[in-house]
Amino acid sequence: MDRNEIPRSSSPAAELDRRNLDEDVAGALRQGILTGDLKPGERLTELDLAARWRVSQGTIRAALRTLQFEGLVEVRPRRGTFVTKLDEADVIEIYSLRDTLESLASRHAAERITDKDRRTLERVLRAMRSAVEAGNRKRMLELDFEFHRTIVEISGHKRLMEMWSRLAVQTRLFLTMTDQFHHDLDGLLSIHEPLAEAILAGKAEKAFRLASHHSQRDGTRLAAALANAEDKGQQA
Amino acid sequence: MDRNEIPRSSSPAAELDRRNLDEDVAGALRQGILTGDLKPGERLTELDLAARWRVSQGTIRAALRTLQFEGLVEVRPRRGTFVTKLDEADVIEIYSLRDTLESLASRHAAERITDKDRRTLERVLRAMRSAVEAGNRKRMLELDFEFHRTIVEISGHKRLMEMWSRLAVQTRLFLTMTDQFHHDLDGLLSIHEPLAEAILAGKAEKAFRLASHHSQRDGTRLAAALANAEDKGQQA
DNA sequence: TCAATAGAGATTATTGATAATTGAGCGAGA
DNA sequence: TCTCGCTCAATTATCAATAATCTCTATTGA
Repeated sequence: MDRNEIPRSSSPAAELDRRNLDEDVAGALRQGILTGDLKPGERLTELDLAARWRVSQGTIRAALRTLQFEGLVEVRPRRGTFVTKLDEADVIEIYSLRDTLESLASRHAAERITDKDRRTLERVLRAMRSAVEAGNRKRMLELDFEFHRTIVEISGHKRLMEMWSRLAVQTRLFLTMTDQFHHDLDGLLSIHEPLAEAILAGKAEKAFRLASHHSQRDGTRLAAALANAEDKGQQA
Repeated sequence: MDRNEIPRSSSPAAELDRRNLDEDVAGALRQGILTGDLKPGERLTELDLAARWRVSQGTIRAALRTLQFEGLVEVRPRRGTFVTKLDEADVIEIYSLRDTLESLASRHAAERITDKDRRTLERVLRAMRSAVEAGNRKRMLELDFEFHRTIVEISGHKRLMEMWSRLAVQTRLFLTMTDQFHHDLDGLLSIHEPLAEAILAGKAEKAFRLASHHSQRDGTRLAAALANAEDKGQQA
């Protein structure tokens, strides 16, 4: 009843080491939030969490701080820490930023792509095709993230990578909130393929252009879905 | 000899309150880094800082964590915390991102600017003109930041604001490192004025276009300056 | 002379305890 | 009955102490 709420691996604090304890706790908490164990708006009491993971308050605090910067929790001084609750405006913010960052990443990626990178990108693309063929929506969702993460990685832009990652985590958060998946699998592929092609061919400006407004469509759709979910929540 | 190194206000921990202690310490440290009191590469020892500000190690730790996420210090687990040292590649990263974010901000700002915003932006622009007239480079530097911050604020995009702020702080960091100012004051004005005009007129796409590659030029110039400074550093 | 290594000193990581702050609940007075 | 202010329990903020780990130096052996 105590240990039972612990996500992830076996022992609480004993062998989670070989790197910082607070990072492990942050990882576990992140997992908890993204799987929906910890619900948006839920209060996270430091001493409770400390007891649950058999770790001190200070360690929990450091972990929460990490999640704060990732945008997964909100820390209100002397009030407490709460799991972030995203609304429609947040979703629009996130998608507009992702669009912008992914455009920049696509251009840079096209400019500096290597043969090794080409193989990686092509592998992801092949996986997407087979996911579409299999009609596997959940897998396609993962691959969508992986596709873009790959592009950002190829761009070799550290700060861009960092910012994009934060947005990706937040995207996952509201996908969890709304339980949304992609609808039109074929359409999704027909959007990703030309972009990949441009990057593979090193056509920077074309890649940039294709990546702009790439996710915007999803963003507005998902914002609507979220608004819908909020309405339902109010009714319930 | 102890208190003497304390930047900012009067008493160390006594009346710095009415909000979180670690934020105050973070502010003081940030100031120290941006004024060059704490030099890039310098090691920041937690207990030293704790003694200097008469606060505990934990408070210092929280402050350092904040600065870490701002990119002003690098935390290496179990090694220590060091003031960030930017190289040429970092400068290029920062400027390319600022360009991208500022373009997005400009478009959003043009779309949702209000009369109150217009007055604010015009006020900044007037201040820039008089700074140019007076040939005041330092003031012009500040106003350059303020100009862009204003645009980002007008855009009303919280996440964009957050990311932009981080980059602005990092920009200040290497301006401190290299002691660079703007050279061509008139040229600077002739770049900012059309952008302001487009935003004021609500011409979103034009604003977007003008903001793209706005700072790129500065970026490459400053990267070169930094490379130069590095060479000199090696020679010395 | 050089490489490996043991040990000392310094520094971070983690903890448990204490202080300060908040918000809720209760009761008195209008 | 409603509002204001007070007290108390819960929770965060801060501190001081201990444990774990790293770095540097000096010694040893080849």
